[in-house]
Amino acid sequence: MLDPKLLRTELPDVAAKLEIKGFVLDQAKFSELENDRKTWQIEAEKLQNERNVRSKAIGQAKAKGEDVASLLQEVAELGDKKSAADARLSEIQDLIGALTNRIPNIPHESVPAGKDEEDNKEVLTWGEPKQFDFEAKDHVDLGEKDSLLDFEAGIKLSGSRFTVMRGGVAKLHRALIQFMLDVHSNEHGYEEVSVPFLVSPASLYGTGQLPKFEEDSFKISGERELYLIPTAEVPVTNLVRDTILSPEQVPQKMVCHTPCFRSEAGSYGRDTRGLIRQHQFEKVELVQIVKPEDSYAALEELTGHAEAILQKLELPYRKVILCGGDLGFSAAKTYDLEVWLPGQNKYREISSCSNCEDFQARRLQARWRKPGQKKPELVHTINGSGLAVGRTLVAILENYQQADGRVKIPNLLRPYLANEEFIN
RNA sequence: GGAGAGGUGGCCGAGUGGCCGAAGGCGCUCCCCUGCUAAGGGAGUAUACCCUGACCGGUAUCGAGGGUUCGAAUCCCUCCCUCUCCGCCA
Repeated sequence: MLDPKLLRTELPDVAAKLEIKGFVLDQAKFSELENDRKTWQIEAEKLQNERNVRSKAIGQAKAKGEDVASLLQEVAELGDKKSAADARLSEIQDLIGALTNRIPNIPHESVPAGKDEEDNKEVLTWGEPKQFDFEAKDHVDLGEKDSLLDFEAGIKLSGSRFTVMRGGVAKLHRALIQFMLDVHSNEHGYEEVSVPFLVSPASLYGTGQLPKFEEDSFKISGERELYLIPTAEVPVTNLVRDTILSPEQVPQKMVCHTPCFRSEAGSYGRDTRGLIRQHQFEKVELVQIVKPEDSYAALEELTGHAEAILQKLELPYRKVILCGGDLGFSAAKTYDLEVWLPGQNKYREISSCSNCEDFQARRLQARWRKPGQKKPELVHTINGSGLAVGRTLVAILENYQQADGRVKIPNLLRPYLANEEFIN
């Protein structure tokens, strides 16, 4: 959520900045609602005050044993006017709420203009896309051997976009999770946390998935209203919901492995082959809760931590800064890391690292006590994948494939896999 | 599944119709005292919105939403959540 004060006082400026994101803010409608809100709020509060004054007088008169009949009559006359004003006011407030809840975050000034993926700006590339002296297969073909990637079984059990992994690939998948968690917690200073995979609507609202993106998530049936998490960002960032942190509790750096569930509504036909786009995938997520003045440094740091995994696994990648049009709802600035996939002969997203500034914090009511300042201040929240495990697995299969169809295990992963040299 | 208890400010915890935005304690901030890794005294200390140049002032908020009433933290209804005991189960 944006600062309501900012919306009221600098509406044209806010609207201009949101345009970079491809969001059209109906300024006329907003101002009109705001004006209405103001008049009706003043009216409603005035009437309420009149009633309060009289009610108090009744109490005092009764205490003294005086007659209260005339006062009672005065109050009765206020009734209709007041309930009409109240009704109008809450109607307007609902309309304003419905509008502001769906306004995305304002892009940071360093975010390039642009419409979609095509306009994202490359920041750097690392490593060289591998050249093979044979025809490179994609992970689907590589995984077919011994049904290490069993797409048929996934479909049988659950339908499209679900996959079963077996044997060496299942082990590699597990090894990757542990490797990532170890690097981030041991070398990068993150606290490892384990969280629920089902969350309340309040949690999804806090990080911005609700109310605008209801159709993207899986809601479970049952007496309780719960959703499967689309990313660990939701439960982990919500850890600071409704809390005021003391200065020594900031920054917080947390790493968390969870499965992620996405309905992928609206992406029918995209990436239908292979592991790239699944309804269920696993991810190791990095989250930082920081002081506002530190958040852009934290974004660079966190992105570097995600890059470190790719570098340790010796996977070629590039780093892009998302243009306004490609930026997510809650993000002010996002770096995507894209790993090289020989099977597709292109770079594919494997991590997305965002600074949400105080946008999520305002919805979460997550604040900290800034020394020397009376009011608690909203924190800034940073999150990023470190990394998407399924896609990392794809990258390893495709980048480490041999002419004979076998797949080498990256050096640093071998200790996790009984020091084997190849996946089998 | 059965039976109970409860949700109040940064935290703990009083408060069964008006004098309650809310006692008291803890914590925190400032001041005084004390010459020491301690204690004592005093003052202050919720959030949002409206009004004002500012001060003052106003409105709302005691889990959420409705209701009763001139007036609700307090009474009634519905919902949400937490806890305890029993049963069942990993």
